[in-house]
Amino acid sequence: MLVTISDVAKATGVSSSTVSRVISDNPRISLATKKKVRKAMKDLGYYPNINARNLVVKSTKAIGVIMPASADKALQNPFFPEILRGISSVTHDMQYSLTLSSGKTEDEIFTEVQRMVYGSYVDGVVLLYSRVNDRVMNFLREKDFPFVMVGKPYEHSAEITHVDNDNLTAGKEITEHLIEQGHERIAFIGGSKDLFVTMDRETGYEEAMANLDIPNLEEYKIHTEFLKSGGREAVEQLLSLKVRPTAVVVSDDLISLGVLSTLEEYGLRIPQDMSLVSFNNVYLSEITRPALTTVDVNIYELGAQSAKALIEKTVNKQEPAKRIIIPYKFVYRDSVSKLT
Amino acid sequence: MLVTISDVAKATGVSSSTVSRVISDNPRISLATKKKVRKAMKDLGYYPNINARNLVVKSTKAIGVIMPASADKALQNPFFPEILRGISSVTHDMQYSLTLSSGKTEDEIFTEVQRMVYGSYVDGVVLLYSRVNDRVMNFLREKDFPFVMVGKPYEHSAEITHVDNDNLTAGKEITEHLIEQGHERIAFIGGSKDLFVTMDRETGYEEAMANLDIPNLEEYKIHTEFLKSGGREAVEQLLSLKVRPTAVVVSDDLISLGVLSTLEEYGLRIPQDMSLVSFNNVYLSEITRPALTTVDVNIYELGAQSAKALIEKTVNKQEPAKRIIIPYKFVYRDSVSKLT
DNA sequence: CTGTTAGCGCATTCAG
DNA sequence: CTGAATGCGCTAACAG
Repeated sequence: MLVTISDVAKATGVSSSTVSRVISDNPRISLATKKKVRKAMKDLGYYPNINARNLVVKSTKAIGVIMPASADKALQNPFFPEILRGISSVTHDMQYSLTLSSGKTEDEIFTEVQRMVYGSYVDGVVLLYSRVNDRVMNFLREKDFPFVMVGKPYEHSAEITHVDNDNLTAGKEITEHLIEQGHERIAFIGGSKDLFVTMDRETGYEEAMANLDIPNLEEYKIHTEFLKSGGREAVEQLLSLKVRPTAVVVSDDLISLGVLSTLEEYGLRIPQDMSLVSFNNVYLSEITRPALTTVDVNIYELGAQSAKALIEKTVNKQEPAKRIIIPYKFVYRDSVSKLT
Repeated sequence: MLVTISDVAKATGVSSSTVSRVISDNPRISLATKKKVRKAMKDLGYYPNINARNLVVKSTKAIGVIMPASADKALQNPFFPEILRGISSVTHDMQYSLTLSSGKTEDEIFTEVQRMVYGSYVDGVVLLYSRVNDRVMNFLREKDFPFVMVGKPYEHSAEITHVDNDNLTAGKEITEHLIEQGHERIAFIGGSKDLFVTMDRETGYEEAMANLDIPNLEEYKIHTEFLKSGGREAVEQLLSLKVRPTAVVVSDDLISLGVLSTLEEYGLRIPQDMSLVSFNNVYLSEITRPALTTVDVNIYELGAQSAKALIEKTVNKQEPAKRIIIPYKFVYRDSVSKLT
């Protein structure tokens, strides 16, 4: 049933260590025996047992992907499948396997990561989020376990390999785009305030607004859930203001979706009555009516680069920490009007 | 650095087998020693090494999820993240881990599955597709390796545990809905002809059409790629016909997306000039304008049930094959017009 | 109720 | 260039 190394050893008349060497293509084995052994492996249907191998070499050639709590909701945001595409593309090329986290709450995730690390399920993990004071990250640092983070680390950012966009500048520039179109009362809708993406994009927005000589209104900045329903709440808050904004920068396409449909429900026309710019350029953003002007952060590359960096790190623990910045670009569509 | 079972054995003054027994909560160990050992485990920071364990018990408590070729494209269809949500929810509850396939071509996938199986990476796999004469499936059957399939197996369906919708009836009924609205010239757009979902839905469509006394036109049935771009091609074919259909049933929301935008480009209005019904009820379908009338196949449950069935099967290899049918329901939105 | 022994499948010294 | 011996960390008889 199960063909082991010693089976092929017997079949070939060599020792099992020789077979092992053939597997790792050790140069000290003669071509003749290599051929002989390889033939036997094929004939017998031999495949290395990964667990036995992992046990002795203390490495798994597997990486874990940790989604934000909660994985179930996260997968509803097209951002994650897309980043998974990027990751899985390089894991596949490098012959690594990919284990997905599945915890719903922060606690569950933490436990899961502990198991992954202590149980040596994986050689490293990529963290698909970046929040302030994250237990998981602290744990990983403490244990000196290889990981890379997508996004900007809250602290020790020089010691943590991470791949990110320049979200601050992007936030600034996209807001400036709105300003150039004549908008002044511009609101910001973001996800949770302790998510670093949100903070960066918001800071960029604030910097752009600072150049305007209208006051930087606190009530124009709204934080909500990273979900379509988040967009709804945010809009309702915004519309209840005495003086409404004429434009809004939204930190995630999925939220924009909710913003859009709620605005529509309330009878506002986009972009005539309210302009909208967004982030991510998930394929959603070209489907909505109007299609969204958004910043394309190249999600796929975010994933691919993080996987690549992680694998480098797992093979060479001494690999220095680095920051990898993925360029973004603006995609102008139909959700912004020119104010005259 | 790494705490092993014998470390805690020494620390506690018992043998390693005793420690092993308290890990598995063996009833033959006294409560006193259990407590003592557990304390030591905690103090020392002991965590079981999964590879060592797997090696001896010959089980991994992990399942593999095989996406259709190509995983990279597949992840672009919201169907897959959603089914992953369902799967990961139950794997998590059952304390299983989840390994994702990442092959792009059929060959790559096949190799990957072989590794998973022979290398004992996983205890079982769930196949997220069903096509005629699939190498992967044949391999799995041959090896008698636990697997379940989402969709209907091409053959031996009684011996293969699968979870599916009644796609035939759904296809029939949704077509009948169109007919009830007065449509007669109804086209069908589906994915690849050797994908079983397509075939079932198409057969349903044909059965409904058979009751009409207009000829069952071959040129009204189009097969294309499971992508947005597939929708475009299909529409162009359809519009080139002498006598155009007034309605079309599309076997996947993502294809519908392409259909919709292409139709729009050609200046046709939906649903006035062309009605459209679709399948899956992926969240896309409520975003499009008009929102899609579609059949909700309960993707999440498709995933959850398949994972559940697979895990049952891995713990008990004798578990009989079963067919699990997930109910669908119609979601009526704005993409169908009444013909008078 | 607990300890001793053996072995899972493989990689890696150390000899030769 | 190859073989023998050892051990990775754990579980599972088999004793007692």
